Amino acid sequence: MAMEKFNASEAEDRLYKTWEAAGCFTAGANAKPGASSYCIMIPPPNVTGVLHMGHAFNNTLQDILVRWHRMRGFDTLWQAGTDHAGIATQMVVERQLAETHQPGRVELGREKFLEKIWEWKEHSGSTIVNQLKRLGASCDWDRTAFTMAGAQGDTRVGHENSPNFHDAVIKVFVEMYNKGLIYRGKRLVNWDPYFETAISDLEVENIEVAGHMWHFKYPLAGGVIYTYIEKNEDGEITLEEERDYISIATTRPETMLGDGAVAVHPSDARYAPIVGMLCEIPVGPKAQRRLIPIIADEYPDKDFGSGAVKITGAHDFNDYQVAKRGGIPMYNLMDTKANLRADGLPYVEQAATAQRIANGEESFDVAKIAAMNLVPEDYRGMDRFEARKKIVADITAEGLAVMEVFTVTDAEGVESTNHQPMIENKPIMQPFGDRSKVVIEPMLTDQWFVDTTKIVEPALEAVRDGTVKVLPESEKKVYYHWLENIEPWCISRQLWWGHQIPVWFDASGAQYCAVTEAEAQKLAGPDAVLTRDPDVLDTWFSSGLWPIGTLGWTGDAETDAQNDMLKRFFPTSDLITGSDILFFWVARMMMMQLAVVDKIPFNTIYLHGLVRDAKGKKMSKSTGNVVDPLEIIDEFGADALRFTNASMASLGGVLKLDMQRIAGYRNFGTKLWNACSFAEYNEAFQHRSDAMPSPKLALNKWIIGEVGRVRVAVDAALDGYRFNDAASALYAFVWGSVCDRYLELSKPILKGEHSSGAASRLETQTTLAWVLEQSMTLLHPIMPFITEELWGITATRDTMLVHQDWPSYGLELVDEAATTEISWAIALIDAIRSARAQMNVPAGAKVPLVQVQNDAAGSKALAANMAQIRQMARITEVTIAAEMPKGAITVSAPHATFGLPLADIIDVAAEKARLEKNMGKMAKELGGLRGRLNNPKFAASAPPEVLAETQANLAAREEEEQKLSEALARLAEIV
RNA sequence: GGGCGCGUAGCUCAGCGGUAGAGCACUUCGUUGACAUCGAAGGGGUCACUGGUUCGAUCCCAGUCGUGCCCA
Repeated sequence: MAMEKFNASEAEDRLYKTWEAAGCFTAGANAKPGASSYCIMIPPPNVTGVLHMGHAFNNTLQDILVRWHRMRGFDTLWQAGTDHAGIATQMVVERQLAETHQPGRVELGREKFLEKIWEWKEHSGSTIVNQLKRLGASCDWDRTAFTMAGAQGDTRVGHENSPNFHDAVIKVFVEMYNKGLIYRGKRLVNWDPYFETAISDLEVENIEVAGHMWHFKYPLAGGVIYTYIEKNEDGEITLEEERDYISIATTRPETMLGDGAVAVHPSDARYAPIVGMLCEIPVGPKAQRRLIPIIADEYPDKDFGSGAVKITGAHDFNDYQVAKRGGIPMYNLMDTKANLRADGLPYVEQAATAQRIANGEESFDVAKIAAMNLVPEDYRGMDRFEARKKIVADITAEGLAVMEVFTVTDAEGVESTNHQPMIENKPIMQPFGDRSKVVIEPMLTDQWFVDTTKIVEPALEAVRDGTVKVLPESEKKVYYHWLENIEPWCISRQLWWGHQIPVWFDASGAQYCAVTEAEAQKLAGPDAVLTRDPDVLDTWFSSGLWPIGTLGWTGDAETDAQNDMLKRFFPTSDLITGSDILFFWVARMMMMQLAVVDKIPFNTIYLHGLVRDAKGKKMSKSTGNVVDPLEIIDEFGADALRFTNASMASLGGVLKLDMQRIAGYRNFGTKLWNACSFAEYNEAFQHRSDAMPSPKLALNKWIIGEVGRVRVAVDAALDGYRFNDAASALYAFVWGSVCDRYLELSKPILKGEHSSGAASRLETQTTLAWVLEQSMTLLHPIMPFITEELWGITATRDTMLVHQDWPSYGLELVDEAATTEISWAIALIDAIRSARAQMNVPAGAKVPLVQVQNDAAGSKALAANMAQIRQMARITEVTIAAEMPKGAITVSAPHATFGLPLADIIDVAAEKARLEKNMGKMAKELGGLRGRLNNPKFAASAPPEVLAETQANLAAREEEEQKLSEALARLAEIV
């Protein structure tokens, strides 16, 4: 009775529920007494997340490691959870409010809006968790942590067992603040005008877009005239003219209003005469145009544009540095939406103040400058790009744009010269928000920073000294490079969804950092009126604490000392994540854990690339090449997707997802299934035993040895995180060794056609069952569903496969004599099949075989495997002859020569061609081998085992060549 | 411009100092009681190029060309 077909979608759902209900994934499940612990923290997907191929790949690898360790009896925890994802979540909920015509965020106000988010989270926040289950992820879902757990308004739905993350985050902030590791300051940050918040430079995508470079004249103050001289490389003067202006090139004219200076390179002779003078910003009401200094700074590139750069410290990162160096005021021109400011005093007054500052008649500080609005009334409130157009038009109209001459030819062919503003079309790198997709504006704002230089060193040292391993090793360089050049980490976000910064200000602006408002009040004194900082912490600040936070760390020494989970699972074992978040997350976890608990967060970091489409293109909605892992699971089953992921996962490999490959691994699952069906049909599982069989037949001894080999190969591969090697070893073993060879060779025995009779049949049944059970076991971490299903239906068992003990046998199972015998038989079968096919012997035709020469081992192998050879090579009978019969074609096995007497059907030309082809191959190999052995230096320098191997090889090839030439000689006799 | 990586069979990729590998695709044959999501047999590669180190290089080193990613 054959088994029914495997119904993946039905079985996957059922099996997963069974595992979960039985608590198979609970921390410590299947742990042996006194076992070492093994822990992976899931890289928490965004609570807004939907499973994509990157998750599917990443979590497959984690699940393989986790299941493998669990089966080996480790005290295993795969920590589950999600990240609250500040911007993304706020965006999703805002969009939903808009779609359902509800009041928006601002209208609702902070508290009500947060309620809406918690509602949303309750309702939709578990999407990705449930999708991970379809993949087979064996996370401990009873420990689903959430990075906002415990924050105000927490409904505790979907993360009921999460430790209080909020308290831990706040505690860390306060501690770091008190240690002077966190400070507040006005700095230039990447500002997202859509979300109206600061974002990390890692959340900025620099994209090359078509841009323009405008050239404007900044007139010199007081009508000063100087001689402008340009020289070529040889020092010859190419241009000399009197100028009353300095020419500036810019891609962002709208920021001219905030210019604080014009900078030139100190070595630039062209401008040397005017450094230190003032020039006029050529925009705004003529009467109040500001004068700014011309300064010397290393930053300008003499060969770029005119060589003179306008310095707008508040709206450009390079200018910011120049302005800081030169004490140049940084005037902020824009509001939080990146429109030109409409607040503050009238332009006339502000410009006058600015002028006094530029003249050195009035002192200034950052706050005073920040409050000033230098946008003329005509431009106030304008969108930044509209303002750009207007400014360009205004300057051009006034004749202060640098003009270029060009020639036009009219309809009659008459040429005339004309003038137009000089605008270079050139590609520029423009920063975009990776979520909002709007142009990021560098903005001078008050933000909170982690002083990373103070905590970076231990994170670097841990990798440098090998305490933490990074795979692939090449990623270490990337890690070093980033951390060695680390910038202050801006941790404040102008959002509502997140951990609100635990700092209160009194009326004078003094800061009180404390875990609660009451404590802050205590610090400030009873009379102080406190206002809490409205900003929230960067999501990565909280996820930076993921390893300790998920395990319930509180920061209270006594409580933490009694925290069993923390003791068992921290530091964690492996971190598996995408290399794209090496800086975002991995490096920050390293810094934070070391700063907070002075321990590394994990021992090994395994990084992988992006999953791409079959052609290697990034998957993106706009390209339309996104592959949905759930659709793949629907079509091919989760196991096929998982096996594909494993086989793609070479260290540092590129991940190209090819549907044909997935289909191939689905077929592999079917192959295993059918092999079990065959075994079932042959009553193998009825004779199964938990003990390792001890058979007498070489065939059974041989396959047991192969099982030993593959177990060693799989463990070695997984131990080295070479998932692809584990997958291919198992594929080759199951399909090649078990199905193509062992099953075929066992058929005559199972049918009772073998000379050794019933005892052989029984031991073969037992061995077959054992081999397949080992296959299921070894495949389970990669293909958990189909293997668990087979495990369940082939026998009644004490434990599910998920908790089956991982085998520990190895190469001691290899029986050399049995291996030699079976290899010999296989070689003979292959040789006969090959000869038959090439001689066009009909596949169905049975032919006799003549043994011309054989040694003792070969004769034994032939006798012992006669039934198999006859069936698999389609042989009627084997006779012995002293000489090769006329018209027979030669077939060799190791140290043996056989003939297939095909006199009536032989095609002499075809046989000659076959033999000559083999001779050709042999000649090439012999040439190489003899060449090496004849080289005295080879014998002198090569290791002895290589020498011996080469000599043995030569002998074997020479024997083979001898047989071939004899065969050719005989063939010549026929003709 | 800087950094990192990659160029191996038609395609997708392993391998990495000692006789070139896999899967898919391709060709021919095959309804042999596990499996046509299959079986058998084949064809196909100066391992990008040029130098160097070595007894020996696809593998190590240098350079060139091509290509990808990250950061400016």
